[in-house]
Amino acid sequence: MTMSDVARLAGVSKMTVSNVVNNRAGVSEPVRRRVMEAIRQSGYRVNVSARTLRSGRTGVIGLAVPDIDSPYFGHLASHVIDEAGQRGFHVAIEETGAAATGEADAIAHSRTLQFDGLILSAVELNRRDDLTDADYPIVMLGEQDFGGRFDHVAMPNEEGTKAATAHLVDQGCSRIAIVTGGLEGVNMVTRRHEGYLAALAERGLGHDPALHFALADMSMEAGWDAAQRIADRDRPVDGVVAVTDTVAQGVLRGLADRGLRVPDDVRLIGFDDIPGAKFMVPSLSTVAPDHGWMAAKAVELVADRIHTPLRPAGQYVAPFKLEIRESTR
Amino acid sequence: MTMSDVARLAGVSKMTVSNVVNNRAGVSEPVRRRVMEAIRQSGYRVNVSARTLRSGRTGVIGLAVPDIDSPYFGHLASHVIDEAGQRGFHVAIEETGAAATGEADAIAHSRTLQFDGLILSAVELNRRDDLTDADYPIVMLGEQDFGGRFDHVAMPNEEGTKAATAHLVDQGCSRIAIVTGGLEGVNMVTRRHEGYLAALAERGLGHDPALHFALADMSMEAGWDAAQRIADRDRPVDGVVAVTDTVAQGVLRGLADRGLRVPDDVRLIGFDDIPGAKFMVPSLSTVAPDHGWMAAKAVELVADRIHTPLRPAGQYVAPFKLEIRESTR
DNA sequence: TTGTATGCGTTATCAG
DNA sequence: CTGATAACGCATACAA
Repeated sequence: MTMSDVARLAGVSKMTVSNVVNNRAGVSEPVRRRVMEAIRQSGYRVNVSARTLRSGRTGVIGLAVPDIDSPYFGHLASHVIDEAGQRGFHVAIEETGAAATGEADAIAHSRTLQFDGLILSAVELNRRDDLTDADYPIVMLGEQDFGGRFDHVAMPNEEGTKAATAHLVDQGCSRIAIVTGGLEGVNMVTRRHEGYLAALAERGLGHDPALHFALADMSMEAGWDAAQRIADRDRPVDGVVAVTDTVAQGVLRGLADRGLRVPDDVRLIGFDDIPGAKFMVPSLSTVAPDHGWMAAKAVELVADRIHTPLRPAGQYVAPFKLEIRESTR
Repeated sequence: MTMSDVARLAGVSKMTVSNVVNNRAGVSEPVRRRVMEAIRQSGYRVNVSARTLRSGRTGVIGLAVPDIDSPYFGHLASHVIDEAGQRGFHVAIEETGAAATGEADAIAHSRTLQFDGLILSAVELNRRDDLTDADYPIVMLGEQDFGGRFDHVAMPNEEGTKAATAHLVDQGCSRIAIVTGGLEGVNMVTRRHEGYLAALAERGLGHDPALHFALADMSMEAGWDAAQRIADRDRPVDGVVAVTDTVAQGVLRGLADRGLRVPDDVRLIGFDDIPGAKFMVPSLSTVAPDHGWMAAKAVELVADRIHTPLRPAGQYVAPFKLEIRESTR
């Protein structure tokens, strides 16, 4: 069922059908009706591939995340789909598996599949990697630092973690652990660690490297494991800053398994404000970045760059607020 | 940068380039090397739209879910992406918003965007709806009943809920509430309710309609709300079957807010085994369907139907097991 | 206001 | 084993 078929059915040329389909001016009302009727009867649909081949645009933007099977990225993806939809874009989601190769592949795929642009939530790729695709509309979302080469919508990593840590101090905590990843490079983990250190310094508390608990990955399992190590310590900890809410959920469970009560024995604060945070027992205090704002900004930036390829890269940081809940009361 | 350019660079015809790109037999080794080198130098990529226009296949399958911002569908989507990737398909995710219109739109979109097939996790569309697209490869995933018109990979709704309810009885519960949706039609809610009734009957317990707590939607908020109504009752409840783990999480939190202890005062069991279930406090007992199996089956069915359009529709039910955790100990 | 010719980049077919 | 040619379905430019 092609435009030609519809044209024959309506007794017009296929160009007229094209004009009707694309709502172009210059078609008389009676002809338009006849064509619409022919379309309805025949069940005709435009062939997007043919249109794309001609126009060079697919109307699809890619969204590459480490893992949609995680509340945070699921939540973010949901916002991105919304925003993109409002601008007439479809979203294709790609999983990178939190690996630099997966992230590089996502860029290659995105071009191969001819997405109009890509929103990449990179956690491994960084400025040292050889990214030669800076001409293609890519927006970096999240944590990594690319030295200003790409549009970048960042999380309030330092500011947020600093506020979280300061909050723990203000609640009376003095031996505050941080549960996070390794400290190489410039990324989410190190940025958040900086915020932690800054708050301790500002509040006049010393910093004890033994209170840095490293994770194998950003999972609940890893958080649980860190909680075991925390509970094993001789000198108790009275506050924990978890690098994400997902990790915090594992910590919460791990502490419960060791009979440590939150917040009575240990106060705990996370980062992200995932949907489940306020339903945990106890409910989880957390740094709540404005996910809707991030998604909107990212989509706006890709859309904008598709239209204006040479605009200089923009750097943005999402606003946040501290959600104080039971885990730090 | 097109095939013709590469062909000129390599001193061959574009057909030969096509043959190399598609790993087709019948290209001599020296020519193949020359072409590969030309591709490398020029940074050529195939134009997927052109290929699609010619071949009629996009290599993309759509996955329509109510909401990826939910642990269950995020988890499922992750599995589907994996499985599809292994078969050389890309996945485009669409959100339906748990509405019949959204679900119908997803089908239309899927065809317009020329996906090779669609996996539709329908929660509202049902057999009475006018679905004229049965010729296009659609696999229904989940709950709704379509009277055998589509390939269907179902959850073990009745069997699972029956086992869950029986387990509560075996743990000594006698006044068991069910927290779920309204009881119209044949869908996840009613199927699971049937399982609940079947277990009560089998165990010789009466059924009290007052113990049916209806939800506005399948959210944690709604679960929390149901828990308030449960706590408000004069005659206490000693067991709760929640229609999903997400709802159960809300119930758990709602009971905690009312000072009811799980499992001491009330035992609670969910459905789905979302990633967070075993990290809740207390950890959540649940019906654990084999998500990997479901995803694999669904992808297999679409792939198969793309190849064999006229095969009769198949009906499958996912295997499950009961995960017994603290909430029902 | 409507129609005709042409080409987008690829692949199927068939000839060399 | 390699190449020429003709589609795939649509939209641009221009003619009528």
